[in-house]
Amino acid sequence: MSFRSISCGFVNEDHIDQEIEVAGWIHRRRDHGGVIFFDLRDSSGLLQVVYNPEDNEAFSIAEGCRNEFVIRAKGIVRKRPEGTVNKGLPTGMVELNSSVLEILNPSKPLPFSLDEHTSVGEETRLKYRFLDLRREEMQRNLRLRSKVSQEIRKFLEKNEFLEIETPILTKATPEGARDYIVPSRTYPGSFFALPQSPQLFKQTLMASGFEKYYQFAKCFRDEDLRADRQPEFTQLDLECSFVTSQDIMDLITEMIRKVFKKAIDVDLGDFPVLTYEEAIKKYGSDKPDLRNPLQFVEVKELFTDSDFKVFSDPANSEDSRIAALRVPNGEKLTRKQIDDYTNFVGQFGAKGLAYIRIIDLSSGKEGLQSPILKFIDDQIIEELLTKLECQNGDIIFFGAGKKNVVNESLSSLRDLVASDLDLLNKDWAPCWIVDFPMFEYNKSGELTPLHHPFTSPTSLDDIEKDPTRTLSDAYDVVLNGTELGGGSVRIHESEILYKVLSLLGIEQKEAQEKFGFLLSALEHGCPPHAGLAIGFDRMIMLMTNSDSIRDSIAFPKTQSASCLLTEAPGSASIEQLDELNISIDIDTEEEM
RNA sequence: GGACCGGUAGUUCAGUUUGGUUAGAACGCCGCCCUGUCACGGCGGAGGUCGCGAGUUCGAGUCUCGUCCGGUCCGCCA
Repeated sequence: MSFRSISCGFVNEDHIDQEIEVAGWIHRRRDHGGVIFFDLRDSSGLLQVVYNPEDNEAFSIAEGCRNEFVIRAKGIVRKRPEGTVNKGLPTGMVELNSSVLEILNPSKPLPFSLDEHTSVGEETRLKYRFLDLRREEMQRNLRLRSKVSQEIRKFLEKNEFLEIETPILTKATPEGARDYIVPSRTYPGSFFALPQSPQLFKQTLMASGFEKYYQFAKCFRDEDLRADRQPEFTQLDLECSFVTSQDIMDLITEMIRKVFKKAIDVDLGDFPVLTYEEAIKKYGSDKPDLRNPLQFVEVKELFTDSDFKVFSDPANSEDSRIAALRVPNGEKLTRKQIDDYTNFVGQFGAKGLAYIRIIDLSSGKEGLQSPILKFIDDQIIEELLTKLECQNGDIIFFGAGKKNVVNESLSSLRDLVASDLDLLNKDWAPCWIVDFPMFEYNKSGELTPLHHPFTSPTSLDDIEKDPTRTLSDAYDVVLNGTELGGGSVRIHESEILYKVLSLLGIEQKEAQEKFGFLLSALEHGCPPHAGLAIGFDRMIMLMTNSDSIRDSIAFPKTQSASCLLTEAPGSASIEQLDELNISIDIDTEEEM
């Protein structure tokens, strides 16, 4: 005895004249007075169910049914009458002529329509997430997510990886982000931290001799959200012993290619490898979108003797650059669009946006149009046009100033212009970025790791003289301008780790307190090892062509890190707080 | 912490620039009609704390200030 004999989507011409029983939701109901149609939906698809007045009990129940009622219908499968076949439905050749109808559960009218023709606001979707997830798009996304994780598991199991879980209640690690903390009842005043990633545990597992580990790991970072950032997210985390960075890159390239092929039938092709330096030089970004053909050209050397201070100052400054971005057919951009772009780059600290429109090269300077022309020598303009290989109809944008400002503003502009002018020349463009600097100075002038402090340097030669020149044995995998994941060869010798930590201002004592267990593990026969983590939610976001990571997560949080469905976070009772020796001190009268 | 966009019927949105009679549309909902539709159709109807709070004004959806919520981005975060 079961609810149904077959799922809706599987009914076809083979079942004609057979009696079947189906169950599902009334996706849509069409009542013609004398005949009633339901599109019955279950997880397999839609099936048209027909009620005729001759079956008068079923018919009268059908009259009372509404959209999203959960029903069970029994009847005979019929070939649809001539001219009523629905080619848009996989089951459109047939229909269920139902004589028995049972309402399993009625439904109130829905707060929003589930059909693909109406859009719904984010707030409403999240509040009624259980309904939002019924929509086809979300069903598709989460099914794909499951499929992808299955393919990844299959691939890694075949390659002899072991899936090992690591704790959620753990200790704060030095990874840079703010921790979520959980009070300990048994140790009053002490706290667990939720892991920002299982980094230390997976390295420890290498010391334990597992050699190949992976896990779909929940990670937690209490930082502000973005379209591609949630406070709680999933990483495909893995680590291997006795491998080089090349081994990991080869493995992951193969894995990602296989998964894309199997899950969405996409051939990703080659994963070109760019050095960090190259990526910054050509694209101003360490996660360049290689679907976009535009590249930066460094034109600093043309302006060292110029009178145009906006360009000559950066041209003569070590930590500055002048990058030109030639946009074919960009001349048609309106003044308004250029003004918008100017505001756009302003967000990243650029003071303005210089440009030259190339209208007609044959008329020399007269054929150009730009507010900066009058400040630049004709000869320099000539050299510039030649160097950039300008064509009629181009527009050239310039970024001049501090390297990081130019890189951030012009690379963002590069993305925006490509999207406005529809310049992307392929659907998928993966790449690896390698040879990252080990360290950089943050705004407070402190040395910080670009990756994390457990990353191995490629050489120790300059590390004390000029740490910023030291490269790390790290690699990021980038897809369509999104950082999909990254990893590195780890430091497996404690002396080297101590050296790196001390450069970062972390002394032995502090290191011992914070992650003594890892240092101890390294000192008891830990093999060389390397690994990587992939942002799984982001990967699904890309594969489903979604604009936000929220659409690849069943129950995501809002930008202010709340859950509109459960109304989390909520308050704790006085009893709970007492038990944890916690008192709340919020100045509720603040506004007074 | 900051910038910007939005919040009006169950939903999506118009109305806000230029304050003025009874705040509209579509879809949904309810009722009636309809035997071949498939985003069925026809007729009729109900449905509003214009996010919230102050202020300006004879009068506020519309103007001002504050505040809350959703979103995009900067800072933050690998």
